[in-house]
Amino acid sequence: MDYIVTEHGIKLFQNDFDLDETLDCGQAFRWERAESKYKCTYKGFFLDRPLEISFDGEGFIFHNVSEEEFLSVWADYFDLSTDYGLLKKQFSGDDTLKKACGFAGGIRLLKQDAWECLCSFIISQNNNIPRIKGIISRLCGHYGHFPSAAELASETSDSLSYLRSGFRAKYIVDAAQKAASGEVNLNSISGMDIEDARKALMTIKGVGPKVAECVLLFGMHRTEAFPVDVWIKRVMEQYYPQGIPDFVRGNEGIAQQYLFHYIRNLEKQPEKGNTEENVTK
DNA sequence: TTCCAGGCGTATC
DNA sequence: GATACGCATGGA
Repeated sequence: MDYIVTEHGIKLFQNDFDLDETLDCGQAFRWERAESKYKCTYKGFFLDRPLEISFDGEGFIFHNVSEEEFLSVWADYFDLSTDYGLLKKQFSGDDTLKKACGFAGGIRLLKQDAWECLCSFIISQNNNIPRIKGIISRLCGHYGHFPSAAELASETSDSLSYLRSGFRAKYIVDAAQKAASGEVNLNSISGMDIEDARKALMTIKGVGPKVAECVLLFGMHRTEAFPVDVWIKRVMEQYYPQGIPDFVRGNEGIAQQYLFHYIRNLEKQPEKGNTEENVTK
C-alpha cells in the first residue's frame, strides 16, 4: 500500500480506483458527492464512522484520518489488499468483460456492513437508486445513525411510514426481528457454504435470490456471489447465453460490477445506429 | 397519462 | 416448477 501521512490526513496513491465509479455505482447508498476545492470529494459512512475522501488528481485524501484508523478501517473497507489490476487482466480474456473493465475500471468492491446491506437491498427491490438513497437517508436521519436490527425490531410498517418505502416497510421489520432475535445470524451466515447462506437469508420476508446475492457480495464480501437483476439479465441474454466464462470463477461478483455499470451506461447513452431515435414519426 | 425502477410474495396451473 | 400479477412511491 502506497500512502503518506500528512497534516490533513492520509494520502493514498492507488491504481484501479475511481470515487464516482466506486461510491456512486449502486453498491452503497450512503455516499454523497460534495463540493470542494478538489477534483472530486465524497462524504459518507462505514457503520457510524464518517469519512470525507477526495481525489486531487494524483492521490486519494482521507481527511482527518489517522494512520491507525486508515489501516484498521478504511484500507479494509475499500478492499485495498485486492489487486484489481490483476483481476481486470484476467477478465480481459473475454471481449465483453474487457470492454466493461475499460469503461469503468475504477470500480472497487466495498466491504460493507452485513446488516446495513441487508436493509438497503430489501429497500432496493423494484425501486430506483435515487429513491433508495432517499429512503435510507430518512431512516438514518430519524435515528441519527443507521439503526441496528434491535432498534428496528420494535418498529411496525405504520411507524416506518415516514420512510415512504411502500410495501417494503414490513420486510424491513421482519428482517430486523429475525436478525435481532438471532433467528437469522448474519455473522454465522457469512461463513456458511454459499447455498446454505442463500437459503438462510431467504427465510426473511422480502429477501429473494437477488437481495440474498447482494447481501452476500456487498455485505459479506463473498466475491463468488452473482446478483442477477434486470440489467444483468440483459447482459446474460445478450452476451453470455452459455454463462459467464470459467476463468472468472470465484470473482463473479466483481465481474458483475463492471458489467452492471457498462450495460447501464450503454443503454443510457446508446451508440449511434443502435437506437430507435430515427424511426418514422 | 403511462411507464418504470439493482424483486418478491402469492395464486394458479 | 413455471408463469402471471399486484405492490407503494415518485421521477421521467
